[in-house]
Amino acid sequence: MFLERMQPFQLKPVDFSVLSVVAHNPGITSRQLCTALGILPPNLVGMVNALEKRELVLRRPHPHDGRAMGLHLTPSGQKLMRDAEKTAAALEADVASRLTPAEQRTLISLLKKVYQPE
Amino acid sequence: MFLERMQPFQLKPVDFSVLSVVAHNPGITSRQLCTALGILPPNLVGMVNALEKRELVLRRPHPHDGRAMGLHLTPSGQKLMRDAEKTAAALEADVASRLTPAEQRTLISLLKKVYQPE
DNA sequence: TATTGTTATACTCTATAACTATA
DNA sequence: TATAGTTATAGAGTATAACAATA
Repeated sequence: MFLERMQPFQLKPVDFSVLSVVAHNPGITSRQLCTALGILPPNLVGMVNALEKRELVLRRPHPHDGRAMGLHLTPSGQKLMRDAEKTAAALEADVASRLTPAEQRTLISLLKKVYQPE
Repeated sequence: MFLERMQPFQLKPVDFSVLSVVAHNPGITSRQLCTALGILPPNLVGMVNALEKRELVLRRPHPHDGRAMGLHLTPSGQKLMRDAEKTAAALEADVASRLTPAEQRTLISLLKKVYQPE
């Protein structure tokens, strides 16, 4: 369902995540982004390159660290993400509405109870 | 957790699934196995080759269809799967025991209610 | 003509080693 | 010396096309 709803934006899940984290953390470095998303640095390079080619993000030199690059959304990237995040929120609301608020709380509580990694 | 518990048997999840389906459906053809597991035929070949090299499964000509091969577990494959399935059942019981039977029923019911693919 | 098993192949995802430039 | 970003590369996982043997 997420794939379908993101098709108008031509965003894969990982692209959405990258753009969303950058949108809410402008100037974040590649390293920090990798840590936040559980992506390895070599695998992020190509994604950012592609998003940069689409003029959705841009790399700017980091103000305090000459080695690092700060990531930012372009104006068109910001516009795209406003719409994409609205769509994602609508999807979540659609799915959540299948349960009453009480059921939602029960489900989350039971899932937390079963999910205890050893 | 499944990966860890299957390590003594050197079985990846897909290997466990293949061996389990063959164990309970001796003589099943590659096509049927692919349909059952959602695997594409070209991608099953290598898995069965590897399991055959480990002498866990064997391909025998199909009795009624000269094109097809019937898949069977070897004696050592049967022994391995008896232990592996016991281990898998124990894991499932361990996780299930984190909820009371009533909670288990509630969780399954709520999950069924949210999971309605569009 | 259609199907089974197979080969070859390509594309994606993920992972590690090593380089460069800065710290 | 350690770290950030990058390159090259290797290994899984997954997908399609095409072929030989058989139906």
